[in-house]
Amino acid sequence: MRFELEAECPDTGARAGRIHTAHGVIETPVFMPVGTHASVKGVMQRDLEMELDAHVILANTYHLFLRPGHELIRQLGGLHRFMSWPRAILTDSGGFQVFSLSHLRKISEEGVLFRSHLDGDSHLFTPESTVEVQLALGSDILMPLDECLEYPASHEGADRAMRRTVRWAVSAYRYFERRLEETGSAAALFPIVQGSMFADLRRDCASELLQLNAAGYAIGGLSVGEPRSLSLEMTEVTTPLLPRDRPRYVMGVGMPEELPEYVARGVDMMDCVLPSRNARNGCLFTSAGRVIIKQARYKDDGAPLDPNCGCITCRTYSRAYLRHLFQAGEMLFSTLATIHNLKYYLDMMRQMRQAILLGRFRAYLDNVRNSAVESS
RNA sequence: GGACAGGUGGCCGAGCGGUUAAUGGCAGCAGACUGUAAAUCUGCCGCUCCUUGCGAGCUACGGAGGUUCGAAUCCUCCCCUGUCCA
Repeated sequence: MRFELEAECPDTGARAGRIHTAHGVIETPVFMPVGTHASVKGVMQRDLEMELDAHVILANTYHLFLRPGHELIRQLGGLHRFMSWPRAILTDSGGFQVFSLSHLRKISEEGVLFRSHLDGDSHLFTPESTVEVQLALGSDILMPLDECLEYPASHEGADRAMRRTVRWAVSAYRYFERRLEETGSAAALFPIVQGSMFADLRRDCASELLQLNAAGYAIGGLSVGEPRSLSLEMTEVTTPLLPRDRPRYVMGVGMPEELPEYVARGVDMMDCVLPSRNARNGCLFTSAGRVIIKQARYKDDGAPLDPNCGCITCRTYSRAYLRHLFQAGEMLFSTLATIHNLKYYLDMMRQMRQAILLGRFRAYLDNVRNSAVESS
């Protein structure tokens, strides 16, 4: 994997670049749709590629390990082949499940003992085993097992968790490098900066992880219930410490209006469940703000969801029809809504990338900030 | 004509003497969702009023009477619906 930095905004931290992977080029800044179970819910790979032009999607180690099993996927030629997705895949390690399934796991120095949410079976995830699972999947960008802490956390607790995350990252990275030599794979592993909402811990963590000289770095442990301003603050503290010539990935963010803020702070990659999950729940993001499609006001609204959007949903269907599909519980709604929301996110990222390349990101940022103030 | 069964808030459907303006579900209305245990979850959902409070008043379980301190719940008559028999 190779990162090519194409342009930097002179006034903000924003950058444009290209990540070269074995499964194509990822133009950054990039938003990565989440496809936990080897599927972006409701959207066919064909549409992900042709309609949305997503360059990279996420999948999840914990979930695919449990079902259908990484050995099965390995045997069937890897995840790309298994799910018929020719472009890049980033796999999360299961670190987020340490947070989201906290009642089903026990952490030790060795790793995380999960009790499967499917059948109750116990499975120990170690730094090495999670790398091995991700290699079996054939992921392009792997994430090391980390401890994603809940909010709020004490400084002491956050420090302890962060130190452990660093030790795990070192173990994972060593194992990863050894296996790369054996397999000749072109994959990358991005260590994850933790430290909860404490700037000093974030800094300590970053400086520890820099010693690994990894191909890219992630900022994790955000979007766990903290105020949004804190997530941005922690990002702002961390990105300047990360190598300029490597991609930076903030995990699990964010709301549409926050994406430019992360980019302005030097973030190249983001992923979030919001556009897809909210779509299924009837919350659509548009250039005029949120549309809660089930509201009675859209009952006889013959206009497109977002007149400024070129997605197939907006080109083809009315708000009234979308509302009807939602109310009727039709599965087509999820597909149309998810395509729209993802298109909205991806278009926004493409606009930012263009703005950066053209040296106009500052103006872009001022513009979105102003319209956010107006609409609030 | 006869025998059963039944009529409950927009709909379905519990309740069968008293914390019942009435369990549930659906529909309706509104909100949430951030490295996905989510096509999920939460709130409101008879009317009116205000000092918006586990507030006050009113109207409600087919209709009319009755029994009772108290009735959606028990009794009588009537109306209506379904099934079966003639």
